[in-house]
Amino acid sequence: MPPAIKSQQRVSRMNLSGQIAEQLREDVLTGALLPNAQLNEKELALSFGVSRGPLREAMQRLIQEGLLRSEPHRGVFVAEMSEADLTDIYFVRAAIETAAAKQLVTSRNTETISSQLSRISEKMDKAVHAKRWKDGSELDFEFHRSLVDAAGSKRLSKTYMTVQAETRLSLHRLMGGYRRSEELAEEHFRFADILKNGDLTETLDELDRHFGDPVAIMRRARHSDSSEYRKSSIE
Amino acid sequence: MPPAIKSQQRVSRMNLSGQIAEQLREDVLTGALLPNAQLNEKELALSFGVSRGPLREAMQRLIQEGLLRSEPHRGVFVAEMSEADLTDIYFVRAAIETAAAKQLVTSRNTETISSQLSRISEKMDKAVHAKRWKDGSELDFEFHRSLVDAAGSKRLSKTYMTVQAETRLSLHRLMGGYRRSEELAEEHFRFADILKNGDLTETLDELDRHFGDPVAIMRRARHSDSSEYRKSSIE
DNA sequence: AATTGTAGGATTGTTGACAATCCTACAAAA
DNA sequence: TTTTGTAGGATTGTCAACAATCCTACAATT
Repeated sequence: MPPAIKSQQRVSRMNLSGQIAEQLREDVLTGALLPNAQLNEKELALSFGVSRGPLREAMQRLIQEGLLRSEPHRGVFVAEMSEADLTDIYFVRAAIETAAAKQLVTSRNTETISSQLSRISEKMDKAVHAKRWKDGSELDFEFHRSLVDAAGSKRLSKTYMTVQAETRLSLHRLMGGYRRSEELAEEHFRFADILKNGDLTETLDELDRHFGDPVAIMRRARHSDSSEYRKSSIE
Repeated sequence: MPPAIKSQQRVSRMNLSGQIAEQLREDVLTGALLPNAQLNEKELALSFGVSRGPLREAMQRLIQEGLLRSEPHRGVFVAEMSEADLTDIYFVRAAIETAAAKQLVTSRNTETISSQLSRISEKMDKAVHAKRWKDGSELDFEFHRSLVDAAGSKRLSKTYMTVQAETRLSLHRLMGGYRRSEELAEEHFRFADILKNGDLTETLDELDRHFGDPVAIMRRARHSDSSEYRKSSIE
C-alpha cells in the first residue's frame, strides 16, 4: 500500500480579475503598455476573452497601486512619471534601502545577502561587458530588490516593489533609458563588499553615493544623446 | 457688467466606486467594520443603494491598499493584523519617520513643523488630562502624520497613511486599546523641541526612544487589564 | 462511529444590456 | 470670424440576471 499523497502545496485560488491584474502589471512593467497610453476596456476585454467586469476590477487594483491612472468617465491610462515624481521616487527608495541596510547591519545578518549581491554583480558584469544593457538594468533592479527583501519586512518589500515599478516607468522618458556603463557592476560589487564588513556608517555612506542624484540623472538624459543612459538599439 | 466668475476650484470627478471606497475606508478606520468581519456584497450594495458592480470595484481598491483581505469565492474580510504584522508595521513606520525627520533637519526646515507639532501636543495634553483617551490617540496619529507630511514626499505620506491605518486596526486586539497615560503629551512636546533644535543625531535618537518596542507593547497588553493601553469606557 | 456522497441555499464571479458621460464635428447665431 | 448649440458616436459606469463556487446539513455506506 503506497503512502498517501501529502502535498505541501496549497492550491492557489485566483479569479479572472487577479489573473488580468497580473498580466496588466507585467504589460506595464515590460513596456508593452506605454506611459500615458489609454486602456480601452472594450478592446482589452475582447483580447483577454472576458467581460468588462473583471477587467475593471483588475484595473482598480493597479490604479490603487499607482501603475495606472483613472480619469472618471474618460478612461484609464498608464501612469506617467514627472520629474517631480522621479525625485520623490528616489527619495523613498533611499529611505527604504537605508532602513533595510541598517536592519541587516545592526542585526549582524549581512553574510548571506552580501554573497547573493556579489553573485548578482558578477552576472551584471558579464551583461555590461557583452553590452546587454537591458540585462544589466534588470540585474541592477534585482540587486536592490534583493537588498530590501533581505530585511524581511513584507511591507517594506511591497512598497519597494511599487517604487521600483515607477522607476521602470521613468526609465526611457526621464532617465535616458538603460545605463550603458561598464562601471555598473563595479559599483555594485563595492557595495556588496562594504555591506559584508558590517560597518553601519560606511554602508550607509556608500549607499548614498550609489544612488546618485535624480536631478543630475535627468539633466544628463535631457542634454546628451551620447549619454550613458540611452535606450539600447540592441534591445 | 460684473466680472465673470472665475473659479479656482476644479470640479472633482468621482464615480460611485470612488465614493463607496472612501466610505468603506472610513468604516474600517473608525471601527464600524471590525477586523475579520466579512463584507457581504448583497447587503452592502443594498445599504449603499447601488448595484454590486461599483461596490466590488471599491473593494478591490481597499484590498490592494491592504485594509481588506479577499478570499476568492469566499468573500472579502476586514484585514486583521497579527503580532508579526504589528512588528513589521512599527519597523516601516520607523523607517518612514526617520527619513522624514532626516529630510527636515538636513534641509533646515524644522521651524514651521516643530511649531505645528507643539500645537498638536498642547491639544493632546488637554485631551489626556480630561481623560479623553480616544482624542489623545487621534492627536497622536495626527502628530506623526504631520511630521511625515512635512517632508513633502507624496509617496512617503501615502505609504505612511497605509501603515497608520494598519496601526489603527491593531489597536484594540494587539495593543490594548488607547494609551491612557498623561505622559503622552510630554513625550510629544519633547520631540517637537528637539526637532526644533535641528540636531540630526538627537532628533533620530529621540525618535527611536519615542517609538517604543512593539513586542513590549503587545506583551503588556496581553498581561495586564490595568495596563495603560486599554479600550476606554469613555469612548 | 467514521467516512463519503448529495442536495440545497447562500454568496461570490461574470456577463451582456442599458444608461450616462464625454468628445468631436458641424450648423446656426452673433 | 467667433461663439454657442446640437447631434452622433465612442467609451465608460452601472445594473440585473445567470453561472460558479463554497459551505452546511443530512443520508448512505463502510
